[in-house]
Amino acid sequence: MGAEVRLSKKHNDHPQTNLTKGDLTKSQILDAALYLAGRDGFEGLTIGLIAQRMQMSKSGVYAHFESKENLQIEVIREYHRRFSYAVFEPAILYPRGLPRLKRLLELWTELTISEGSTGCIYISGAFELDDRPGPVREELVQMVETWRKTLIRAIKMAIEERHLHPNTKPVEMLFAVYSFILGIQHDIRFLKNKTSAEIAKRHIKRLLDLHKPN
Amino acid sequence: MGAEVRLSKKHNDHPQTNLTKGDLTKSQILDAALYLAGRDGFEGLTIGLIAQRMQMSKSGVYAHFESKENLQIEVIREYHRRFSYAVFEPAILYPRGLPRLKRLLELWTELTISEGSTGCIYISGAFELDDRPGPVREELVQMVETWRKTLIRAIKMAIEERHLHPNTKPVEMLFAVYSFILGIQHDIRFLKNKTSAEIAKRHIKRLLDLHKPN
DNA sequence: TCTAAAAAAGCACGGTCGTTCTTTAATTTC
DNA sequence: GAAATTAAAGAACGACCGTGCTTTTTTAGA
Repeated sequence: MGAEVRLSKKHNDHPQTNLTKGDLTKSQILDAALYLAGRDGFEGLTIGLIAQRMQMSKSGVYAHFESKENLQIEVIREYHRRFSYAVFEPAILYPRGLPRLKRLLELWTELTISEGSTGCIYISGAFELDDRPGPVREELVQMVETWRKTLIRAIKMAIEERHLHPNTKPVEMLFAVYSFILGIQHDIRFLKNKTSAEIAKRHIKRLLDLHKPN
Repeated sequence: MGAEVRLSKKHNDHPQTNLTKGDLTKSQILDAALYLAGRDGFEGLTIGLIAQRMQMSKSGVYAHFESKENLQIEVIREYHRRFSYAVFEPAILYPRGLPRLKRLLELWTELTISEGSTGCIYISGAFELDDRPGPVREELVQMVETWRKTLIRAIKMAIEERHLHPNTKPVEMLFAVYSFILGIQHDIRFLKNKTSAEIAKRHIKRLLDLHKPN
């Protein structure tokens, strides 16, 4: 009794974030891994390459994960967190209905286009893991499904708010916008054709306009 | 003088096709490689796996190509040939304009959907090789660009034939239909959602209808 | 500052990779 | 059928892969 209730079990240099040295390193590893996964895919993501990029030993890197599969899964989860932070969270501040839906699509588009980034891993991962069953694939499917449900919800809200015509079919609209984003990633990253971004934006705009209520 | 002019340099069991034993084996190797490339991607395409599938030695397989890079390039060319045979050649028999354009899209869609197949390698390859410079990537880009030009030509013909509205922008229409096919491959192969095929077909139909002349 | 715990390094393993070289087997040509 | 050519196998290489185990170094708690 009389023991002070402590949220943190340890003293360290980051008491406010409750972060130990190992946690910091691990997050830096995930950072490096995320970059490599975007560039080389999940298969090209290698413990050795990460170690090289981190300037530490292979075993040092490996020690933070029980297996490579586990590392891949953690990479996916980390990307999901960042995606939420960059797309979902800012958009949710917009009013329900069309404004929020538009903002979601804008931010997603920007993320996919943006230079420094390695594109959307939801997309590159989808085409890489499509025929490779296993926990990694399952994890990615779940993240993508979560994101798709978010979009579906936003579309339905826009219908409820009478910003979109009541006979709008959310699943069909989702397919179209998702396809256009796939098109962006394809044209920009593979064909190196930057003009497609503008074309895609026009298509998305036209799609939404087409479903405006009378 | 007096020497008989010979088209074939050799006698063999396939005089009419002018095929030597090695050529046959090589084509079978490409066959196996094509399957594996569709399943595991170009990176997962391995000499050892091909040898295993062919029931021959690694060096036996390797001897048919100067390098793995070369093998990958030949795989791409072989796919291009098959794609032409399955999509382009049948469609070109249809009358210029909308009928031919529609047939091209139908056949491409079917190829992407079809079960046994491993999906469209133009697409899976695009997302795999997007950030990996080199001859393999260049080869694939060229094949894809060829296919896209074919589609652009078909769209332009449809405009000339007055099957599509004169202010139709071919590049924009190409982006949309290409995106929808990407969407099909994504949903069917990754999400295992077969209903998207019908949705995509409706979207393509609507797109074409939207550009009908007045 | 001393001690216990955590993190990282070092090293080794069995595998598979692409590739080369040499030897054997099969096919084609005469 | 013998000779010449081509195809395939075999063995070996250096490199990198994921992974386990032991030792050293760094960090955290008193």
